[in-house]
Amino acid sequence: MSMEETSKRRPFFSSPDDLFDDCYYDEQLPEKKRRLTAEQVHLLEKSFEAENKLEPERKGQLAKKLGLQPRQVAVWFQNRRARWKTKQLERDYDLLKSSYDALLSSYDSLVKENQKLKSEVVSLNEKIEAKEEESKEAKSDKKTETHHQPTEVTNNICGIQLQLSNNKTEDRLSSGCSGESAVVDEDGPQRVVDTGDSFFGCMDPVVDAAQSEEDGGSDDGRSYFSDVLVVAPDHVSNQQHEEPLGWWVWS
DNA sequence: TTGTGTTTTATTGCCTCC
DNA sequence: GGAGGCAATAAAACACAA
Repeated sequence: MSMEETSKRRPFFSSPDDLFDDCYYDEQLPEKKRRLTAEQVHLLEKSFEAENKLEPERKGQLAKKLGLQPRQVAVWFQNRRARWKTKQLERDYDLLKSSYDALLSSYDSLVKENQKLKSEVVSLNEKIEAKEEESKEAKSDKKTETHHQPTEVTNNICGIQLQLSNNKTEDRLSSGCSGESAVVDEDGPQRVVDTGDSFFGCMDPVVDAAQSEEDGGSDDGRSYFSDVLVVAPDHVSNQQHEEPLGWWVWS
């Protein structure tokens, strides 16, 4: 090892023995900061590893052993604790960061899953709307047909209504309230007109309501649609709010 | 060689504990 | 009130690229 290398490694203390030489400090301008030797640092590190706090007794022993002022040993421990704390903070940060990254990754996959489910809901709602449209058209056709040639069912319903109001149930029910009936001939067409556009306009409101309840599970899809809307996104829920106008009123 | 960033040693001021 | 710890900071020593 050359002198240059030695001076590079230990610029201030040439050997441990020099540490105890008072002349050394005089020659080396003691007012200047001096770096500790590798041996000194090694011993201090070992001591720090064993216990990072320094009791007065140990401080004195170490100082004597290393040829340093007790104050220097105390300062070294103080600075060493500060460095350890910084490193510990870095370790904690890394740990926290990796934990955060894992959580973020998990969150991202949840967001993607959520988006996928949302698009599925949109797709299903579109299908429902299409079905609803079909159903509407089918009813429209049925209505047109009823206008021109009232079905037997229509006549029966209207007939029952009239029978109830006139207390003449027996003969009417058995005869079936056919298109030949004088009652139907007189009132049937009028009722259809009087009720405006409603196909069930001549029905009792109570029956109507009950019918609506039962129709909940019918194949026109209304009940299903309502059920879906309960959990549907906002833009679909708005449809629910507006839907009845388009559904129940013949346009 | 020099400028610049980093590391190490040391000081200061404040706080807590006994 | 003195001792010791800590945070902030200064300053010297060191490393290194240009």
